[in-house]
Amino acid sequence: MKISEAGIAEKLRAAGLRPTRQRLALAEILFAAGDRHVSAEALHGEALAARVPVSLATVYNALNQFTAAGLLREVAIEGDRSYFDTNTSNHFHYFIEGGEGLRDIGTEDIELKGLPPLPDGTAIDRIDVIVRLRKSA
Amino acid sequence: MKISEAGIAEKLRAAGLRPTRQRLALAEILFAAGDRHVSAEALHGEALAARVPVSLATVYNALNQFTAAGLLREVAIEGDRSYFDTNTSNHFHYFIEGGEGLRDIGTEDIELKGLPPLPDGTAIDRIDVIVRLRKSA
DNA sequence: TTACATGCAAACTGTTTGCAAATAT
DNA sequence: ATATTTGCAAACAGTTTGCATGTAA
Repeated sequence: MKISEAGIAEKLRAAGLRPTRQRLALAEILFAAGDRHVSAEALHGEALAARVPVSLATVYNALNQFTAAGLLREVAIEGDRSYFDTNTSNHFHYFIEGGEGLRDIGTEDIELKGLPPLPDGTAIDRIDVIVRLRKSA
Repeated sequence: MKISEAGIAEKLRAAGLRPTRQRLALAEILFAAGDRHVSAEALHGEALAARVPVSLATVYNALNQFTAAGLLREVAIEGDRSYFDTNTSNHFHYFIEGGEGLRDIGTEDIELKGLPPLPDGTAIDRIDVIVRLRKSA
């Protein structure tokens, strides 16, 4: 982890965010392991478990700032909870009903074609695909 | 509208919902015109405008009951507001950033293929595709 | 030293719920 | 007659914000 810390601070700086203790710790949790999908609450819990006593408000602020900076992507799954995805590249999701979370689907695997013409004066920003799964026996 | 009223009452009854004055009025607004995408707030506003003084809580209850009964489908667009779609068949959506609402994309137009194998013990419930558009130019 | 970040608690938004009065069957 | 539905207001969850304190540059 020591190894990546400098990189993380750099990442934050590049995004115009001061690498404060809290943001470093949160970024560490988020980006150290591979692709992750976290809720604010879950990240807060992990931070506390890692003995980094951030406040929930700060977690929200950090997540929003990271998202605005392009370090995270927000995934709209259900009305109530927000999920943030550390994988900001083009990709889709499996979502298993029942709070088991999200699983990535690489875009190389999937093909989406035959979109009708876009409404006038618009361009595609991005495409969200959520394949909702239910447990089958 | 008189013409469809009987059908609407029947629709509600078939769903196991008593055709009360409020539910009839809301169903009328929802299903009289073609496919619609409404938020609870918007539907409430329309009901009031139509001189049907339902409470917002009743609108929420009705929307949830209609959804549970398969008369509506909920569309997750953003974390904050919920949208309900009167088109319950398989189809996807254009979403224009900036509150301009939703537009349907028929599934006959679009093709999605190459899904990787599903996680064990799961089956596809449904697939949500949201093509997010931004205003260009 | 100065602008930005943090923590807390209070504010806010969208949604749900408890309960008494009203209504459909 | 009886179980369901309504309306209101209060409760609620998740998220945001204001302000005094702390901290990075």
